[in-house]
Amino acid sequence: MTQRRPTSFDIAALAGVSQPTVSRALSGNPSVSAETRARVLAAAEELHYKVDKNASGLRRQHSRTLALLFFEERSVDGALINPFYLSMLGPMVRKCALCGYDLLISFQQLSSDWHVDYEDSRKADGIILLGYGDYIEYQPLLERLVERGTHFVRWGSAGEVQIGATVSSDNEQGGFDATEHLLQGGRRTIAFVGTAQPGYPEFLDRWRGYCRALRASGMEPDEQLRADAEPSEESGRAAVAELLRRGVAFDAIFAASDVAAIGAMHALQTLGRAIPQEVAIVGFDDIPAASLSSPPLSTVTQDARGAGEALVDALIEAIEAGTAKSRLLPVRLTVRESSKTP
Amino acid sequence: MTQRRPTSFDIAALAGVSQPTVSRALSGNPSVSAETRARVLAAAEELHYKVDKNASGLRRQHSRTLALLFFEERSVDGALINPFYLSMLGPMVRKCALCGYDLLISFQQLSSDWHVDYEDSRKADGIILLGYGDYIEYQPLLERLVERGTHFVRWGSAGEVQIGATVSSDNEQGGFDATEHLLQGGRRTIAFVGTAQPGYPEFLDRWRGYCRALRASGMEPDEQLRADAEPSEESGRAAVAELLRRGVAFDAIFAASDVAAIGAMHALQTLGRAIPQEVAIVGFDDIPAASLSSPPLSTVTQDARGAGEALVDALIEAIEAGTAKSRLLPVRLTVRESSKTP
DNA sequence: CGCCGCTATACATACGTATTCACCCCGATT
DNA sequence: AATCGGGGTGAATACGTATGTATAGCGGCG
Repeated sequence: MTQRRPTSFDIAALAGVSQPTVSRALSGNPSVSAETRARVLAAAEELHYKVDKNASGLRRQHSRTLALLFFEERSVDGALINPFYLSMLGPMVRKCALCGYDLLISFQQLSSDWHVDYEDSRKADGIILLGYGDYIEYQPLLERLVERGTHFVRWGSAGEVQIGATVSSDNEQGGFDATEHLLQGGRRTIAFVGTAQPGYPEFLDRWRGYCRALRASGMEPDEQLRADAEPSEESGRAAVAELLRRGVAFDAIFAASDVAAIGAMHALQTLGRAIPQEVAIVGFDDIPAASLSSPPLSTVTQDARGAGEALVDALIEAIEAGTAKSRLLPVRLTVRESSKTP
Repeated sequence: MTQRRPTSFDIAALAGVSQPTVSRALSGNPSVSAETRARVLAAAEELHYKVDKNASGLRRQHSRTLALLFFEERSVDGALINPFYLSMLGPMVRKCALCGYDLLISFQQLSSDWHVDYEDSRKADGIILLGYGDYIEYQPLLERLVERGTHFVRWGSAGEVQIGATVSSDNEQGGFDATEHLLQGGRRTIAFVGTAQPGYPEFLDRWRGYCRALRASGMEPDEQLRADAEPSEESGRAAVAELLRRGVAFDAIFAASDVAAIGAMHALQTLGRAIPQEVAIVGFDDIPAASLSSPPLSTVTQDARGAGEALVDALIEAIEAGTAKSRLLPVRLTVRESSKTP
């Protein structure tokens, strides 16, 4: 067990070449002859040799590692990372591996300038920023990142802060599609559950799509039909209660988040309103619970795989090309029972 | 932007000391006087200096990084990482940060001996293995890990394979608690939904706890009341169908996983069986959807935070002390509507 | 026949840190 | 008074790799 780990010199000795040749052979340098390369590869295989990433990184001045940073100030105990981020995790890791990068993971919470540590200390070549919504309060942080030349990409609505490359779902189109689907099902008074306030920029885009769909059908959005709700079950319930309190009639709900939609659904069911017969519901996100609810929830599905891969792509582009463009990902309407036409 | 990153020599020059002194001051070496240390710290702060982890790791021969490895051969597209693992993620990251380690994340899928790369290439000092269930097929892999002196810890039932330190929930006790709760609610014919076959060792422990609770009440488990089900909604539905086909009467179900429990619930509701009046249900895992189902699902809650921290603790212990003991974590019964006494 | 150009390899070195050893200064001991 | 000891610091070095530069072999051309 005390046996020393093999180095490129050991491989060189075994293959009968010099250390630099080993390095070149393993990194695919074309100036190494095929025969020599084969000998080196065989020797490396035999000794279970793996390039020491510390030494390699030191020499090359980069780590071929990406850092993933969650901003989640809302969830103190941390159990509640946005499930959509979690579903991007797998695709991100795979994409990284495919591109020859590793993925380091972290939270913005412990120390206030934790985020810069990764690139400053060369642990990572760039950072993926994942935060639910409001980047406005983080703007100074982003500026510091730019100032230091740190490569980064972020997820979310590009609308608010124009700094760095952004990857996001086409929330506006999703809102449009969901609303149009309800309209095509014959619904005429469609409530919007979800705040249009800053802090949730995605929600604002979804609201805009909702408005556009209404207008495309010759209707005007009615402020009375909009009930504020954060992405939580209770908030969805409360929004329904608020709508009822106002006394406005509605035959459909478009909720800007699935959890609020499920809360709204529960509130309606408690009151004996049939779903989808009396009220049709469409959510947004397609969380796992959406297909498990009864009735199963229609929703706007975000492309988690595409999102994860796009983030990694964009960051690698930023690192290797120096700059990256933002990306807008298409969403897909998933129709289930909760919005079926009566 | 082209400015070179500061090195310990720059700090040394600014603080009027030598480079070794900078290194000592920053690593808390007591042989540096308090006054010198303060000067060095101030200089480091001023230049935004951060220790280069590549160089540091190269010199010290370790990386202070832990690798997290998911084994998920079942989910080909990867969107479906066990949600419980995902909920451990936050706590693990935080615990790592607290202990001065970083966390690297990966999947076992791409290349068959990917796993060993991390320690072989010094990217990580140890590995956390996360796989749903069956380690038997991975036994050769674990042996290779031991053989090479790689430090690792794994999550799951320690029962099957006795190799390396294991962290797991007390599944047997959870099964006991859930069953006892149903018995105390006056239920007498309690079905078990979830396979007791190898491949899901956790399920086997939950089954054992179920049996122990029955026997403690003077009853004997009835094989007719056990329906195989994997952790999936369809599988839960199918299990109920199977029970009905057999014609056995039951007034409660203990499901070894929440998703199967929700599937069973849906199947019963479709048939018009009232929950919990006619059939009480308890699941296992406490996934987010459990509290969102209607009625909300009673379940056995696993301690995600404790689990994540225990895994990190155990691995660091293995790395720094050379060996680590296994840990068994308590579970907690969470009673919701689905198992209320009529 | 000598020189040129090309290919394949070896030699030398730098990356930034942590550590071993030597050193110096100063107060205390013999 | 000379030496000893220890706290604090500096000089030198090694970690393992990647790369710029030099060198050996070798065929072709004038």
